[in-house]
Amino acid sequence: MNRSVRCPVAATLQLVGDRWTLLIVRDLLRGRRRFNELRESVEGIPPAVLASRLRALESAAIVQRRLYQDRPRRFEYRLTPRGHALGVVVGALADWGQRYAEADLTLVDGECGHGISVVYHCPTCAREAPRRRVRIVGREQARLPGRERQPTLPE
Amino acid sequence: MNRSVRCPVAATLQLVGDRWTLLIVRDLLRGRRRFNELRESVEGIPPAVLASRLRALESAAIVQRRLYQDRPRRFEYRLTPRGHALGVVVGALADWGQRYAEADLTLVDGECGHGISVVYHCPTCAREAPRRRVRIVGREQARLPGRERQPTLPE
DNA sequence: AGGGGTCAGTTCAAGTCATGAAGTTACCCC
DNA sequence: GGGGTAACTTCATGACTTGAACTGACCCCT
Repeated sequence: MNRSVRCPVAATLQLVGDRWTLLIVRDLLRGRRRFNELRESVEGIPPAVLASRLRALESAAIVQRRLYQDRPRRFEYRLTPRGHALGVVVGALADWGQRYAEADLTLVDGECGHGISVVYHCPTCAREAPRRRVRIVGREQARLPGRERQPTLPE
Repeated sequence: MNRSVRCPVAATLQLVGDRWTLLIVRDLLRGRRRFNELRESVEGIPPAVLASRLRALESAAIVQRRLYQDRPRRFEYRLTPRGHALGVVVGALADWGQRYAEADLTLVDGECGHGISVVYHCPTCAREAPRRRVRIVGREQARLPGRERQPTLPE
């Protein structure tokens, strides 16, 4: 069951690639939530599915379940740092959705108030990387500059 | 079935939020592909699922099916511009996967060869937007700068 | 003309998973 | 003791997925 997956896209989708998981992450990005809060905000999720997804996310160290009150016992769920890092995935989905599917909501920067998008970025060169230049290659091939590289030729 | 979804994340997931679809998109990002090529590169996908996903992607205008040879009839699949825009979603999944799941492959800029990441970007301010500042709000609330806004309070 | 191969799927039985309604446990307050 | 809330489970049904096998159109070779 746990055979390691070479492709980072496939590896990530194995953890969060189903109909509900990223909606749960979306709501947890806004802060800690209790079971029934998620049940209401993740529109239409059956409680059995919510429970099983939360447990899967917990064992993947994406969310953490915390007892926040004894007597009666009450629990809350929150993202780990690993889980917060999924924010960009959710953001990319939102960015696409606001452009290509009709949606009422939109991504903004809370400080300047402008609409924002999700892009590739090269931290070494400190600049945006155009989509067409991006490739997926073996780790040993990264960091070797030059354009003579053949692995994933674009269209 | 086609009730409109308000949240752009939910709207996007309704189209591509299953176990296989984004793997198909991942491989089509490298260029046009034939049915059996996808069958081999999308590891383990049953042909019935591939056929049904391709037809769903076609009717969502994400891929286009083209006859590229008569006698024998042969088809190829390629991304529409809409579909190419999903590249950033796949990139965000890859970025997370290369950091948090063990994977042998990594994202690079084909020109400078450096590893790249996926980030939020404010095109108006021409700068990167830190993850913590990003919110999802109603469209009418975008573009109004200022910090007095309450919709989605962070943790 | 017959045999073998490729491509692009389809068909089908079996199994797995999701769904929605209802129930459960533990506790509180009145 | 009656009612309410929170956090789940349980269960029967139905939908979807899976893997193996099959189909049909066409090619090339002998």
